[in-house]
Amino acid sequence: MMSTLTIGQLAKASGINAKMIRYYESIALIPQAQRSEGNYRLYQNNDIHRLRFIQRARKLGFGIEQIRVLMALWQDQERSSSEVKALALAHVDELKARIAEMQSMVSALEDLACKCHGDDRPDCPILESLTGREAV
Amino acid sequence: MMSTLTIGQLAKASGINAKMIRYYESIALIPQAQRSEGNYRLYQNNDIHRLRFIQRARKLGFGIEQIRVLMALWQDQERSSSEVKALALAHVDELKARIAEMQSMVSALEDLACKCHGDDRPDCPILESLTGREAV
DNA sequence: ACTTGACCTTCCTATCGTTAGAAGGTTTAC
DNA sequence: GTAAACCTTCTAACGATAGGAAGGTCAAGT
Repeated sequence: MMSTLTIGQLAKASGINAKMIRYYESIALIPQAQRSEGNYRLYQNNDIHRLRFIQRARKLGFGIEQIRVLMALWQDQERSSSEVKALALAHVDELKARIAEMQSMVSALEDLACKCHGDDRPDCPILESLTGREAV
Repeated sequence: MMSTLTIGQLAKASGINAKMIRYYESIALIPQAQRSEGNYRLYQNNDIHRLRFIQRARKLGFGIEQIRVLMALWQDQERSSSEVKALALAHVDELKARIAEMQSMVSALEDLACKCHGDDRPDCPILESLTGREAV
């Protein structure tokens, strides 16, 4: 079994492409990789897990700084599960706030679109509302 | 009545700050302003409406390129309301797709948080899930 | 041994909308 | 006459990702 991977192999194994792996290294989200004689980055199987962790957290909408904290907790044998739970729930709140904001945009637009007959005539309640005449 | 405004006066009147007005000019979202002898930008009351239009559209989540189209339609006396309505509804679809994506993140996180006892013990289903052990 | 092609390296640029700063010129008011 | 408030342009940052250019390295086939 060969336990060292090039960045391309790690990219395939982890599902995160090489550019992003270098980027994550540059912002110190992952440690600097060892180098081969030819200056290639060398990785272990270990690193696959680390990147998959990042990938799953990204898919859950965590930002890089939050992931930094999550990874520290992940590595920390002494952590309490309440710390992790609090972080997750705070993130849920953020997401919900953004969802509410976008939902109110949707409602406003659907209201307007409903009032717009949508034919060949030029008058349009949507534009009138944007204009601010408030003659809705 | 003085009908010319400096950029600061326009900013106050429109609610969009001076930096953003210059930016909008730089990307040709609004026309280049006339200049005074001292090279200051000069605006008319007219421009207040234009900026308010942009501001309302931004608040509805339209991107700059979409606003460009909306403003062209706004200026176009020949436009059909169906064009505007189609644009608005396409934007609604985009918003709904993003909402659905974020809602699924919320659901996943809430599921995990619910399974996490959130006490002082170190084992935590949230981190385990991120790790990918799938022992959920 | 030599070439080819796949892979790697660093560095630069762009995205989107907004904010911030620096360094300097103009206007207004006291 | 000077200070304060305002304006100018230029530069860069944010977060996460994508693309390219120019060049070095490795593995395979001939």
